[in-house]
Amino acid sequence: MNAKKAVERQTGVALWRQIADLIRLSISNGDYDQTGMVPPETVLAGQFGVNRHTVRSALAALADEGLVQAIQGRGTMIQRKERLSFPISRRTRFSQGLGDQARETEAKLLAKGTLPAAGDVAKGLKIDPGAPCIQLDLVSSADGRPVSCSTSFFPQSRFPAMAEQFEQLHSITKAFAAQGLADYVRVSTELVARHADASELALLRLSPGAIVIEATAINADPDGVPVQFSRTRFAADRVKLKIET
Amino acid sequence: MNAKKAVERQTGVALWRQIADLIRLSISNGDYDQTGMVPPETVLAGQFGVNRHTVRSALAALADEGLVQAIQGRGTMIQRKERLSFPISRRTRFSQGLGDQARETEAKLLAKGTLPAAGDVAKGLKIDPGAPCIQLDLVSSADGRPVSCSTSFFPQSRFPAMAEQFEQLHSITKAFAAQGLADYVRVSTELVARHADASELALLRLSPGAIVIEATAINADPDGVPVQFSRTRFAADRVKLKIET
DNA sequence: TATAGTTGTCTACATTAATAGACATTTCGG
DNA sequence: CCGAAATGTCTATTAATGTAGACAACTATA
Repeated sequence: MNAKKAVERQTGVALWRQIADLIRLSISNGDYDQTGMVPPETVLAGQFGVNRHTVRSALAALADEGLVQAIQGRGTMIQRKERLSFPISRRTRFSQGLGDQARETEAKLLAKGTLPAAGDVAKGLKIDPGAPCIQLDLVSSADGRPVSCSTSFFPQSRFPAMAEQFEQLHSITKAFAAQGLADYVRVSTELVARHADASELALLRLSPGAIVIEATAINADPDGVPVQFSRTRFAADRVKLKIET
Repeated sequence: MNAKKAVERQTGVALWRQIADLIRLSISNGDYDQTGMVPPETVLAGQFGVNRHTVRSALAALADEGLVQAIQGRGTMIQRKERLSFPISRRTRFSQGLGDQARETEAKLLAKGTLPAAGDVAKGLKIDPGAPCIQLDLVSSADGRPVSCSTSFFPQSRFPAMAEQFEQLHSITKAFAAQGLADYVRVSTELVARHADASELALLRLSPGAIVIEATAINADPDGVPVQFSRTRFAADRVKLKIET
């Protein structure tokens, strides 16, 4: 692994942020597992070729995320290093997939509504543009940390009580079951990565400049009829997507 | 699509870069397809709540990427908007997957070498740590634009001529075939998104601050024996990963 | 209890990013 | 041909980022 650490100037991304990203990556790679600590500020400053104060800004940002904690005289300890591994397969479900990686998972309803299907939604669900859809906006968390936020669309004609069922059952799988759909599979997933926008920063409690992975997915019933069109944004520094074929 | 455009200050990411990223996203989303032009600078400045000069910096960065071109008196024209859709399935291969999206694809060998397998490589290939591996570093391009750079490891005992075969055939699939492996399948893919490091910026000709999607994958022969461990970094703003299950 | 090694804090200054305004230049339509 | 609308260029100012150095405060260990 060469992966030479280097930062670039005049890029529109502050040095301290680039360095914070690189240190975060090193932590999640386990580079510092032997000591459980980040190297001393002076050493990091030397590695990156910047002033110690710049490194301190980077570490302050990571401390702010709760990833590290500095102790005067001792060093900067690593508090947390996990990335949740999130499986994507034909049977993708949020909570089951995480398994024992988190003690507690939660899906919180942010908004619900009924609206005519826009072009991409109608195409994904194979319904007429303008046909009524139920939209659910969720934030999913593991052990109290937001992992993803999603917007899902369901054809109203087939699942008229989707919003109400979800509110009671707190699970899309169960809400489907309550409306007579015992099983469903993932038929399509498209992934894109980009910087988080303001609403995502707030929902996922990200530090600004963070990256999200946007997964646009379609679930269908066993006969192949689409039942859900969703757009899920994952906090990129908290997850690893594991594709199972 | 609400996707409210908003930028944040004091985040370590310059406003002009955040705005450039948002405009790039709008372009690839087709938001400006009606006119084929980006909205006027004054309009964008109003939407984002920044000074016109800041918008100009963002547009200059996009012009530098060749994405737009400003013409005095007329406006800023969109030059290019595509994202390549890159399939990931059990039969993932680079050039076939792109199909007719690009007229020409190329895989260029950057470096080759033999080295003992590090921990993660050995684990992925199911060989003893320290056993000799052949490493190939590639950059793959479509129509002359770099799309991904990758580092692959192959067990030397089974594919001793991997590097030489690739140099002749310019294809990993063909190099496998030349060494008696007619078919192979993808058994594992893990995805992570992060900021590009300096070497990736150079290899992929990205503008600094850009995002890469890192796919760590294992290919195996029909009997399930791993034959290739690879880490591919995609230029996130040029690709969409389409997962086929 | 020294002492080396570490983080914390402070001051000063240079560079980059962003704002503000004015005006020139070019294009296009009435 | 004029004027509206758009980009191009310039100056000036403020805020954020990065560098540099010095020293205080704390921790662990010899």
